[in-house]
Amino acid sequence: MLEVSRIRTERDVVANGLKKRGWSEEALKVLDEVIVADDARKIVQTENDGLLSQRNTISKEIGQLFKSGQIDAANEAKSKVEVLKEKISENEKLLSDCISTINDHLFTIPNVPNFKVPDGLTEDDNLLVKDWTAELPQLAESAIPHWDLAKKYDILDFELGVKITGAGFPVFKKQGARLQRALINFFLDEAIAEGYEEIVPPLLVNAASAMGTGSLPDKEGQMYYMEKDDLYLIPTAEIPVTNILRNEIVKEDQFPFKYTAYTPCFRREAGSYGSDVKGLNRVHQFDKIEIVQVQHPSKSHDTLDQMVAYVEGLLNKLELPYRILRLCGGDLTFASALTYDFEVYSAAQKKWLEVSSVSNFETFQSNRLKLRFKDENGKSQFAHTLNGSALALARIIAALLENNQTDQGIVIPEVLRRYTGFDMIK
RNA sequence: GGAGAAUUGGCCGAGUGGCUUAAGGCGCACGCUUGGAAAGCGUGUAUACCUCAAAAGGGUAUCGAGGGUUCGAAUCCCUCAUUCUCCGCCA
Repeated sequence: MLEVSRIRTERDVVANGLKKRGWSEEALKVLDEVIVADDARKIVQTENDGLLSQRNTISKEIGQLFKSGQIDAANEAKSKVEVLKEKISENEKLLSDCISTINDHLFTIPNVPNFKVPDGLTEDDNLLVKDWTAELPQLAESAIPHWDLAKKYDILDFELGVKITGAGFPVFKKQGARLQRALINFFLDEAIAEGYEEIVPPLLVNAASAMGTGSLPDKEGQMYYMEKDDLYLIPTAEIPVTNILRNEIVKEDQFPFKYTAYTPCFRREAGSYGSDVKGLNRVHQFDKIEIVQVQHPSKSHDTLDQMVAYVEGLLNKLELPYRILRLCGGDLTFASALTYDFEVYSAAQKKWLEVSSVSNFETFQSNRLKLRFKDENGKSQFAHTLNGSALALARIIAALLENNQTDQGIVIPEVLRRYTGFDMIK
């Protein structure tokens, strides 16, 4: 979330940023409400700290008086404190009201978009920063979408998933299962070679962790929730991995922290429907390799560019047609300051599928996480957090199956063959 | 799942209601000392917020978390979390 101090000192920057996200002047009033509530908080706190100080002083005196046997004077002092205590408890109620007002407001305010974020409110306004200029795959007349290929080669079974669990939980089989495992290993090995530290995190997280990344309260309805244990199934490894550094003050020379993790991801996808959900295009459970970095604020945007280049390299190695979009203000997720989406062309569906989203959250997450570092002046500052999918499997598989289909079978990209152990799905 | 014990600063550890402004040690930083190092000596060494134009200074809170009792809580009470030991179950 945003810092109150930033809303105070850079109100115009914040306001203009929120306008980029489609906020009206009316909605922007919440910024002033935050400041008003914070002003009130300071007044109450200043007064209350004074009262607490008085109470502490008198209490010490009472101790002395009792020790020296001046019982009457001690009792008199006690009654003085009684009065103070009443005011203190009133003030504390006021103080906690102010703080919850401030927080309630702050939770509704998304991150301020970076200056590079293009104007616009819909996905049509996203900036195409890199288009696919080569020819798109030309498939034979007989080409079919991946859900039909799944049946033809018996590598992926949607109905079986329905039987075992429900819609959106596909079952991978035979060469399909091995392709899945090959991709996981390939992506992890690539990330490790790039200097990322491999993590195997918990797949269930507590509310504090989900709050830390901004997943709560924003995405409450999109996460599976275990009521009995008060835990959430992760929609992305971003949550457990970024929370490694929650409540930490790191040393400047430790930057950058680079983590990678393979995890299944669980998403309720409430409200999704239509042709977008067909096959592997949108499922409740999918596998993803995530990369996470924690970086010094002055370097985080270079880091973002590096992460984008890294993801691009993966798609090149897989020989998939892709394009890169810089998301516009309206399409940016709640916590992000700048996001690049990667889309892969799935030739039989003739569709671009989102396979990666690489974002810089600047201090939005670290403020919630209390993830700080000491700068050269010895002052605490919030670090910048970044993450990206590298990559999300389900849609990569959809594109691979469709684009690489031939009369002889589905061709496995060169780089994956040492992982799959076969070069063709037949 | 049941029973018991525990949780104090970066780490170890003392602390059963006021003499704690959390002892002492280790570590770390700086200084003195030294030809150089070690040892020794000295000084400093948490976080957040409030106050202050800023710095200095002052104030408040935090001893696993949250409540409570009390004039006053690391210390007493309640709830929860975590760790350890034993029992049960188990891949």
